[in-house]
Amino acid sequence: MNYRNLHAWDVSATRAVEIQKELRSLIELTPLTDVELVAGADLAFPDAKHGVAAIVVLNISTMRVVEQVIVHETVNFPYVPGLLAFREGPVFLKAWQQLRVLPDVVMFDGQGIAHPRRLGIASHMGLFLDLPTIGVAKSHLYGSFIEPPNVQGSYTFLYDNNEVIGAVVRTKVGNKPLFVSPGHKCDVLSALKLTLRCCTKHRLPEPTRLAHELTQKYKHVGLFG
DNA sequence: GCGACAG
DNA sequence: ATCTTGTCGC
Repeated sequence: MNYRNLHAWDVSATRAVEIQKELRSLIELTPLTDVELVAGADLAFPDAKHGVAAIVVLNISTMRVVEQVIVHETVNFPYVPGLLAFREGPVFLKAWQQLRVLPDVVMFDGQGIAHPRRLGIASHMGLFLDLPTIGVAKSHLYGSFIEPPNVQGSYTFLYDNNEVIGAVVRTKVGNKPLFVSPGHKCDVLSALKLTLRCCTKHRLPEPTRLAHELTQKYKHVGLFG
């Protein structure tokens, strides 16, 4: 699977929804194995027409940064709940091209299969990259659940009728839980396990948290700094 | 018709 | 996401 064969980004919202329906069957929910390099991606928007994307790669054993890249690009697609990949995907992929190492899995700031059409940004990008991906959202989009206990590491499952599509995880006491769901080539438990392993001392997992940190600095320095 | 709605 | 100061809590 290569992203060049999937579709173009410059499409209407209606077409975007059709594309998601066409791609959902391609998602593979297989267990995650032999993970060493974990990447985290995040986006920021300095103004209405530009987006900044950062990717930070960590060695899961040492939790040290192996590589990080950051790029900026003009954005056209507006933010529409359910169509996040069409707004952030292009900038993310530009950053991805700058990466020298190949991560074993990528964590995104958004949903995986916990999406109306099972194609959150993590799932969509997973197909483009043909790599395992995980969606780690800071808030709810789709699925039913009960609030997990206010205890570090506790979690409940996210359901779509009787199907488990993700987990609601309390990574930090007193804070809102995270909505974790597999994107591609990963299953719910693998996504849950890796996410908890990356949440060392903050609510967000290190990969995504560090990428966000980078993106914010870059945004304040300016597009040319 | 009404409420929900990743970033 | 972004605009923004002080402020409550561990």
